[in-house]
Amino acid sequence: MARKTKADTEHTRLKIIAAARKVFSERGVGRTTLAQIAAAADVTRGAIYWHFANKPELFFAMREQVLLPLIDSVDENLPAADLDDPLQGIQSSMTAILNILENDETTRTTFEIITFKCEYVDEFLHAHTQPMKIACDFKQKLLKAYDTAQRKDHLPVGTDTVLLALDSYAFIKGLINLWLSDPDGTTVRARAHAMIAAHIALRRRR
Amino acid sequence: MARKTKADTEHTRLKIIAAARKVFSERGVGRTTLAQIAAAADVTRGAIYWHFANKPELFFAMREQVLLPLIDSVDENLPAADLDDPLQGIQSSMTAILNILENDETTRTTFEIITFKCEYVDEFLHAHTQPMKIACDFKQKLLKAYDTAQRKDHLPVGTDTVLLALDSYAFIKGLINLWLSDPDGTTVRARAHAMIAAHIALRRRR
DNA sequence: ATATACATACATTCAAGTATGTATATAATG
DNA sequence: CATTATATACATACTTGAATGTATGTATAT
Repeated sequence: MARKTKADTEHTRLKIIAAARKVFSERGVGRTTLAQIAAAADVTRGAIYWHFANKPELFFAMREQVLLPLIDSVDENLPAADLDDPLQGIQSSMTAILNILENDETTRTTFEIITFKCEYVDEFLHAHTQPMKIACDFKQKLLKAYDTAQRKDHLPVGTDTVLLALDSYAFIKGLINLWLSDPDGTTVRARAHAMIAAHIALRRRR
Repeated sequence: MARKTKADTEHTRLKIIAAARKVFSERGVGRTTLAQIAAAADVTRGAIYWHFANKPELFFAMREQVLLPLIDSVDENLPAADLDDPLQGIQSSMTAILNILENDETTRTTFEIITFKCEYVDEFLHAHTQPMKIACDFKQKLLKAYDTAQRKDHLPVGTDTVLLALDSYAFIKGLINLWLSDPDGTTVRARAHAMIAAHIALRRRR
């Protein structure tokens, strides 16, 4: 083989990432060998080593592909928090995440890998702290929205907004976990949007 | 070496499990080799193969050691749901889990391994479905408690107890996750009990 | 005397990393 | 503009290390 055009090169890079996602999902990150990925991508290990230093780097690249767009979409929906109804903004940002998980198989598979098929030790520890940062940012945005809601008297009197934000933070974390591992889809996936609505309704002042 | 007394035998079995827990925690389950566990337990691989068929079996044994007692302690606390204050029973069962995580290092380490340091594929898929069953049972118990609370008019009017139970289910799932991965312990661990109290207070009728 | 509870030794498999080969797109040059 | 040079984008081949499983050895409790 030989030198390709830039488009060709990028195409094989994407092919490798897609193949990695597939094999990671089937065998887990740790058990996946680069030879298996190469076979699935219809290239040789040489191609993988050309594009990525090793398996962790390939794993990180796979994550970036879905994490960055996801953060954007959350940020797009939360601003409603500054409008009339901050609680609606929180609800929108939560459902936005779910919608992506439902509609985009790439994101869904990647989340399954991140959540259930990767061990967070050594080189992968870093892969754990970064989403922690992202999630922490999200928590801060939740807090800001809840504070706004409190100023607008949308919350019950005497509510601690910090605890409220942490509650919602734990809720989506757990919801995503349950949604991903819902065996038949009838328990959680079918009710996920209703759960979010109920979660928000609980904190709306009556 | 040679044949030991029954107490000796059980002692080495526990030593192996303890060593496995330590190395699993440091290196992750997948990367851990039986030779490393043997070294940590100050035995040879022969001893491990005598007591356990392979690594997955050893992993399962390690889990059983903490999961079974945990289920019991949750069940001990929930019955308060049948008493005057079902919501208090739910709160107690949640704090019971947290207390164990806080006080028992063995359980805590095991949970860290289960949650962050194991890939759920192939032989380990079974290890994933079983806790799902347990958690599902817990969810059902939550629902029963919430139904009781509703009959006693402890909940806001028009509350859907199924969604309420699912919300609490997602909440503890997420809370345990956050609690385990709380980097410095100031964000979640310090507020965990307050979070539970606030979570319950939200659904108490005013 | 025998089964137990290991330790030791061995064979097999397999994955990672690296070094090298090579065809071609692209840049350089006249 | 045609030719040459070079870096690119891989494929192929080789080396090394290591982990698993198993077979066998052996001391001792019963």
